[in-house]
Amino acid sequence: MKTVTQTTDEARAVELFRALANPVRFRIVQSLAERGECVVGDLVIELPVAQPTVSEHLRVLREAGLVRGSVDGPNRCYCLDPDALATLRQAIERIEARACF
Amino acid sequence: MKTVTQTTDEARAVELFRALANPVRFRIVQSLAERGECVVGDLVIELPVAQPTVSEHLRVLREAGLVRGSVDGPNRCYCLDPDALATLRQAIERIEARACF
DNA sequence: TCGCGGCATTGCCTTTTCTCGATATCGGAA
DNA sequence: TTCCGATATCGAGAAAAGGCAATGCCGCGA
Repeated sequence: MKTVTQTTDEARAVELFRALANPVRFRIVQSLAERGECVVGDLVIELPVAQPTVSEHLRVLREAGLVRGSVDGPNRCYCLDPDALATLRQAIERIEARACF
Repeated sequence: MKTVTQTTDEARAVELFRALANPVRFRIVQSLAERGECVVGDLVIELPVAQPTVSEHLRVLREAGLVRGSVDGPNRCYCLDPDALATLRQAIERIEARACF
């Protein structure tokens, strides 16, 4: 994809939108919102995809900064990053504000 | 991509996130927010991609319901759909609310 | 230290997305 | 009607994303 001139904020916003632009990742985020936090195994049970797939989606969410993972013995515990959600919401609010309907 | 069990609202939210998960489309939305509305040619001049590419991105945005196009003589005039933006914002707000930080 | 449970990585394949040249369409001016 | 400017659509190639089996890694209990 050809590079589009954009600010860091724009690139950051697009990255966050990308992270949520997938049904499985969106459900992971929703689960984490409801549970507060949970280990990978819980998500694998809940979702209709294989474990490596869940792990891969968690990697995408992690690199986008939407979730954080911590080591808990043999398990990995994931939770949402409130700052990332706020950044995302503000990106939309800025567009709504400029559009001044 | 394997189908993931989800509500209509979830699918709708993912669809909207998808529409904004691309640098070119994000800039189109920003431009429309600033200008209020504009014709395709203005976007083609402003963006570093070819005319068919801009047209294609507009189609994606249109099918996602984020923008609306009207015929203006030989031109097509596009503008944002405020309802879609509100839907998007509310999707994030619901997640933030459930996460109750 | 051996084995096992819990996740991450790798390798490979399939599907989707992105892009653009070429071409079709369409309204309006001549 | 004929041409032209403005967009949409088509077709194809390249790149990225998504999925999973196999495998690697790691911490912990036996």
